Amino acid sequence: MTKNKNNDQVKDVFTNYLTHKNHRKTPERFSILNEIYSLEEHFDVDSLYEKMNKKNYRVSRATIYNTIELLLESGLVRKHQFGDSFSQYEKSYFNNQHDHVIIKDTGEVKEFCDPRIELIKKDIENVFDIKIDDHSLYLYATSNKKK
Amino acid sequence: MTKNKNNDQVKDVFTNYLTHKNHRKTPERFSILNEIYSLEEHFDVDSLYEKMNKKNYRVSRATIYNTIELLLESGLVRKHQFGDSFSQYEKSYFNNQHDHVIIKDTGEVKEFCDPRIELIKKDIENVFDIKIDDHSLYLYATSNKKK
DNA sequence: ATCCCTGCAAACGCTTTGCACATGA
DNA sequence: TCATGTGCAAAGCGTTTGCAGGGAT
Repeated sequence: MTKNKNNDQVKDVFTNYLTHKNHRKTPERFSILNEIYSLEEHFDVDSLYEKMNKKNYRVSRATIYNTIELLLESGLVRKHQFGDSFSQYEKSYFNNQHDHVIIKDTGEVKEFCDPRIELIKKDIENVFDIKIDDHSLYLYATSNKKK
Repeated sequence: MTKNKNNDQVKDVFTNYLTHKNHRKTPERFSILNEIYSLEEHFDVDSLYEKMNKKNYRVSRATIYNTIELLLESGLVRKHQFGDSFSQYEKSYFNNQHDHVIIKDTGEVKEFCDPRIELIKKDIENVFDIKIDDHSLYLYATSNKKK
């Protein structure tokens, strides 16, 4: 129930965005949005493509790239570059801003949230007289376990 | 004077690294090191390639990629992904660890250093029982001037 | 009926790789 | 000598683009 209500709300956000931008409300766009919001982990375009084509929806990579662009612009998806050659994404609505630790030996990605980041951003805004819209912070680590 | 002494020291670091790793001390490797340490700004492989081939040294892109790999491993160069599709690099010896602000409307990159980052890293190490080897932090901003 | 969107495949751009030749050790 | 390094061009690979057909409005 909460889940469905959340999904409705996300869909509304996207619908509003498309309306305001005079973009068409195509079934592909909504099925991509749906699929992304059914995922709990980070994903890349290719795995999303595989996943969608194995099940109900048939979409092209081009349309996925295109739609993700719109989702980024509407704030429904965040983009990450964890250090591989490809981009990864994650849903961002109902999902607090957070940063990532990449455990290099296992490939695992952990999330954390530290208020000091926002303090740093505020200070840097003042130092350089700029407006900081966004940031990306990745910590690269090795686990102590394997020692 | 100080400059030459510094360059010698950098050269020594690289020489020692190559010796320990049983890699050959080729003229190409040292001319690439030299060129990189003569630059004050961030650079990408292609601009380095252009710059070197316009002057004294003739090296291939393959050799530049190969050598930068060694320089990364020996800690003489740092790699950055500012959000473009290509990688940028900078010399790192005699150059404090710092982070970057990317001013999106001008493409300018500013550097800063904030001690709170290290505090965050220490805390996260304890939280997850990991060893953090490295981090990357980019702040994306727009300048207040143009308003 | 428009004209934007989609799917397909080709093009792109940075990076890596394969191979023949050159060279440091 | 001979394994490693270099240069060149081709291949890789994620992403973008061009174009013809299809569907939202």
